[in-house]
Amino acid sequence: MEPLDRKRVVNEMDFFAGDLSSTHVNAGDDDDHHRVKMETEYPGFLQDQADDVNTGINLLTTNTASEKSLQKQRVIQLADVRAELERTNAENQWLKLTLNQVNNNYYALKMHLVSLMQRQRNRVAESSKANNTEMNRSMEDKTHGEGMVARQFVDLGESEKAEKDEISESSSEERLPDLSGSPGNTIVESMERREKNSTTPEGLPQPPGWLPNKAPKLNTSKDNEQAQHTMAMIQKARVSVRARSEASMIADGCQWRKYGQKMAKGNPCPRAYYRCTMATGCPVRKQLQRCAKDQTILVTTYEGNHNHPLPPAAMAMASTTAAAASALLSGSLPSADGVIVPKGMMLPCSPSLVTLSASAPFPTVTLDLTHNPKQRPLNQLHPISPPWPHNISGLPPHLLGHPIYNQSKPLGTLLSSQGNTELIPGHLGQSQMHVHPVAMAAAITADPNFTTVLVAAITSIIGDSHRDNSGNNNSTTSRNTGDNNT
DNA sequence: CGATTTTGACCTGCGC
DNA sequence: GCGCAGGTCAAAATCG
Repeated sequence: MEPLDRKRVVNEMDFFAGDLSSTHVNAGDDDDHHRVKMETEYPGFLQDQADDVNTGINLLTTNTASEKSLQKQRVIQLADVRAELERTNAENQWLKLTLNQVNNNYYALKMHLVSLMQRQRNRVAESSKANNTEMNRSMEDKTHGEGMVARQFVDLGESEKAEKDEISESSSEERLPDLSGSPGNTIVESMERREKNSTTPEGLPQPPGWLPNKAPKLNTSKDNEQAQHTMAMIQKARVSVRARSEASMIADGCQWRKYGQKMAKGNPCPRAYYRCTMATGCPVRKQLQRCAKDQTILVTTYEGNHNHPLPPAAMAMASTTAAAASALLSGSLPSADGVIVPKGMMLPCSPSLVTLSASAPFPTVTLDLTHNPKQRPLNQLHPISPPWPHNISGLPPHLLGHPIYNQSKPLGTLLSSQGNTELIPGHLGQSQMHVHPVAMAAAITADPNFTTVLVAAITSIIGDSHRDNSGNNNSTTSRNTGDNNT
């Protein structure tokens, strides 16, 4: 065998079984850690290493003449290997970052594509509608309105500039997200950056991430207002979770601050309003209310998107709401038509577990966790165990907890034009819309993460629902206040 | 004393 | 235009 091969073998001996040689350089915990990691990533690695060591032992016992110089070379070689290992680790980290970035860019492009497709659909619908009803309407106004929905996915907070540029619709630069630079150049972050730069109607700076419910209206055209309204709908899509709990609040991992309480019509229990306080300006809010018919059921309704990293516990809920809202709004559905049908959508895995409500005022998806889990063990809903605390939904990190920003399908195609539906899932009115089981199955197929996330969330919630959130010792109980008390 | 909750007032959208 | 209901604000009260 060539000397180089011997050196490699001895070096690996040292690397793998550092105490075999009296001259080995500290293998240390790092090497142990490395070997464990390598065995984890490449099963059989340790066996291969052991084979190499045995080979090396044989070589050493048969040839020890140049051992001194060999030991010197081993030290050098070991240093080289370690340097190489560090370089590989660094490269690995870089590759991971790159992968994340590619993921981010992929989702940004995907959303952009969907928004463009929707624009096209809107354009067709608008032109046919215009032909029938408003022949004398100015072409400029029409053109202005058509592109707003798609544009606002990208240019939220830049409406004035958008108005000026709207005519030049063919300019792709203004709508394509900047994918060229630093990680996270996504539509989401683009929107968030622009929010930071945006101002209130009074000219005051907006808190980062804050999406005011009272969006300033564009008074340029009716279409603009409609687009604004649509965008507001998208931003206000809700995910409602029903769970039996004696606790005043389900622990969802986030910190909340109560900012209001009202008596809701038809329910003796007050509705409490909470705002996420994990980051300044986080727009996420939630409502807590007990079901009127069964006050052991606590209904938690989430609205908005976190603008900050979430702890694993919070990511559970956030990802669930993200996936659920995604199923509602973009639906993971191939077509805007025929997805949500007037009757009967439930998750095929568990009757009444998930209800999609696309009714006014805001689209809501309800996760009903009040059914007896013994009838259908949660872990049978999906063969894959919840992958927490890792990327539980399979969504890029920036999407976690951002159920709304990622919705590309304008709600105009999903929203019912009629009626008001109570936010409380138990009281969903006639205008509640369901998705056909087949359609939902298609949705699940298209978005398999949804089921996984849902199961994980349910597991989490069931575990948490019976213990009070010590950090959220808010009471929604005895005092019924507000100017709407009747 | 700062953070949080309470609670009456106010704002907005919607239906009539 | 008016009233109702949902949602939010913000000062006062309370808590730790």
